[in-house]
Amino acid sequence: MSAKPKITQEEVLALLRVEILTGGLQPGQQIVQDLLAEKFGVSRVPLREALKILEGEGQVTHYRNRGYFVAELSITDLHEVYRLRAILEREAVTAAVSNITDRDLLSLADLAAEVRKATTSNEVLSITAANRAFHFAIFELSEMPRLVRLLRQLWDATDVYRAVYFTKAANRERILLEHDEILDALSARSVARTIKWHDTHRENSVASVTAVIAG
Amino acid sequence: MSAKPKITQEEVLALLRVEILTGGLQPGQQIVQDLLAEKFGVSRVPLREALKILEGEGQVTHYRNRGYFVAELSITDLHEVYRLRAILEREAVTAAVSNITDRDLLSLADLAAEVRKATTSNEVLSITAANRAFHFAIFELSEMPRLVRLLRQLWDATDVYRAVYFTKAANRERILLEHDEILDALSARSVARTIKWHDTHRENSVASVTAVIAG
DNA sequence: ATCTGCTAGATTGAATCCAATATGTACGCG
DNA sequence: CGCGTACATATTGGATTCAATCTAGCAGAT
Repeated sequence: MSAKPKITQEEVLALLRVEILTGGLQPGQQIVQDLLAEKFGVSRVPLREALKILEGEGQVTHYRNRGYFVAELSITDLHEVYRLRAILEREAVTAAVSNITDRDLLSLADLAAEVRKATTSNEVLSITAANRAFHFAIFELSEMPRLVRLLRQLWDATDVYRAVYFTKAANRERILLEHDEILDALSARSVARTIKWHDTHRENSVASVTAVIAG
Repeated sequence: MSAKPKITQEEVLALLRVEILTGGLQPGQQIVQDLLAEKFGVSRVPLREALKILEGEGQVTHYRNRGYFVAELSITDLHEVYRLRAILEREAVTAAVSNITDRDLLSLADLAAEVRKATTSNEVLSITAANRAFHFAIFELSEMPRLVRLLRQLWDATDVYRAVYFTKAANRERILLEHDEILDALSARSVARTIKWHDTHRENSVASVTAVIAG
């Protein structure tokens, strides 16, 4: 750190997310505010506000006078998240299909290409980011902001574990194919096929992530 | 305020909710931190942490360096909330029916009685509280904590407007009947009927609330 | 007369400081 | 020797203080 490059709570929040995602903060671990605050070069106040946001998302849990802990995800938790995702994503893509324009399809193709490029880079962080961008671009087409918000929370909850999913080359291959299928289904304006491929996409993911947690 | 009766951020949060619910803070209004902090008898720090939670729930919105504003709900927003509630509550009650025990039915009956008692008291605040307790006791039976959390957020978003619903005596009468029907359907372990009555319950509510917002 | 630019006040955002609570260890007692 | 209790330390929670940003009002120029 050289000087003060203008740090704010939002950046602290972003830093925290990365820290959790990359395993710098592991599930179940206590978050010692002093240490993190110093590490980020800020005081504890903006850190705590960022933690409050994560608490709302269920990413961390707060115990009174005992502090914040990185949330752990049990197997049953995980299945609940994916079940809820299934329900809500079906709703989202259904609405998306009825709204989608040719212009949207083009930009989605771009985003899919970004994912492809990211997979070659081998950086897990950029792969997850690109993947998220692609899927949420679709969800956004539903024009249901609350729905998208809920989905974001559900995705966040499993981000830590899902990141592992992308470390396997075979999985990276597969999602590229599945993205193509999704694009295809969207172009055809087929709700059924779009839902179907989203479902398989998720099922592949949940299987891997379950293995991660169990192991 | 006499002395320091041990105030904390959670209590501040509760106070804020009441303030929003009762119209002390109206939709669209800016929240001046200094004023509220003094009103509650606390400093701005716990107030802001409470506001961060409400922001996560979408109850207030935050603009950088400009502060917090009570969220406004458009008609389309409202319909989205109720659509999402419909989807998620169906899921919740379906799971609830398969888990429910006779013991649960008894305590639900108690809660329904609480609602009945509250309606006679004519205090809108206690009616909404009792009503919530009843419905969420059912949702909790799903044993899907994430789902319950999402539902809580959705309920929170419309609490302000729904409170008006209870001011009309006719509505108060109706929800008591509907609660009985729901209890009946649950006793019979009938998923279909339970869902059906939840749906009508919501539809009556959304109609009223729409009128409130429009008017 | 209206619009632009500047200054003053108000309000938010972050850092520092102080109080309260929890954890861990050592000591004493049964 | 084991258990409970009391004290010491570390960590969180809240209050106060300081800095940065935004809003509003006024002056002056076009």
